[in-house]
Amino acid sequence: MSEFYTIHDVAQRTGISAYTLRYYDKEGLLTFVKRSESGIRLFSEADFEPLYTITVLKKSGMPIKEIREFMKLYLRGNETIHERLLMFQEHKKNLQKKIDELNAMMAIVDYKCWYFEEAEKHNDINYYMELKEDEIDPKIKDFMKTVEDFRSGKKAG
Amino acid sequence: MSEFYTIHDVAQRTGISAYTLRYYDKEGLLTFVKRSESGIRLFSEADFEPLYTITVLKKSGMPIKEIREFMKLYLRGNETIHERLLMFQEHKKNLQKKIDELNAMMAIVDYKCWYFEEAEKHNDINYYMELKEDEIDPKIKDFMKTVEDFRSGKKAG
DNA sequence: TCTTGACTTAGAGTATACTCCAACTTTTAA
DNA sequence: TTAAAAGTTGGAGTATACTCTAAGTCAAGA
Repeated sequence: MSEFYTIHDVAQRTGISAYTLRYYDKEGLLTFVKRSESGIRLFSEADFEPLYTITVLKKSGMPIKEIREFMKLYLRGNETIHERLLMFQEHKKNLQKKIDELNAMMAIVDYKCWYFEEAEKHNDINYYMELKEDEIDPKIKDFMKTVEDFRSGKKAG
Repeated sequence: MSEFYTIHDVAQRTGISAYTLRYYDKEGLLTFVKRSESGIRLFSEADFEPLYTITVLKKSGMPIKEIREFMKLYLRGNETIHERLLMFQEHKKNLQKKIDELNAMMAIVDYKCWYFEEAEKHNDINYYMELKEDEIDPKIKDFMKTVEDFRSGKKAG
């Protein structure tokens, strides 16, 4: 009963393939993993925490190069706490921006779903063109304005 | 004063580079764009709507191959309203999943920011180890449990 | 007419993140 | 002991989405 995990143990437990783990190592993300005398990776209990942190950074969109910079700081221990805090605060800002953008996209996708339902009722993708100005749903007018802003080169909307 | 836009007009207005627009065309996304007799792309006023829709699908994470399928349906007009509705509903589901995941990651990144602040105060990245069990903040225990679930191969958490 | 600049295409190059293979070594179990 | 299983590395291959270059065509003004 070894106190270490092999790369396949870790792969099976975490769902990260052994190929990917080796790739991460090659890219300098797994510098905390010990090796046996013959060079075999020995993952310890404690290694799962930084590995989990890597998956969180990964899933939240941080590129591998940046994760590597974080892992360099991690290795240096207490002297880099402040730098790591700053890195995470910066990452948090970026992540919030991304979430905000996706929520904005969701609003449009949601509108499109509604619109296709209306169009289906009328059996005409341009049914609103037959309507009088004041009969057109404001949602449609808003969308048309957004497209118009897009055409005229305005960022917002 | 032509009633058409050149590829560079469109590039400048939309912020999508001419290279990218040509790439999208090559990939079958811009089948709605007319051509002059000599083969020059003639973007019309009306083309900005499907182009905007492409950017929304793109920004919300739909791969180009899928956007192409949508554009094929778009070209066929009224007969594909229902299919397009189904496509958007499916995409909406995927997008919601992605937003949910990012929000979950945000919670962890947020915790990490808090933890680094605490660690900075104590000048020790493992300060909680010095504390008695009941002095450790529940947030830390929750995080440790999440890492433990990760190590033991449990999906959730 | 001719030059300049914008347009076209095919195809090569870049970046990111894997994913896999070949060749070899180490570990494990009959 | 020895064969299979599992580990290692370097490097090639894949997929996605651009990004750019080369070679050529087209359009508009001096």
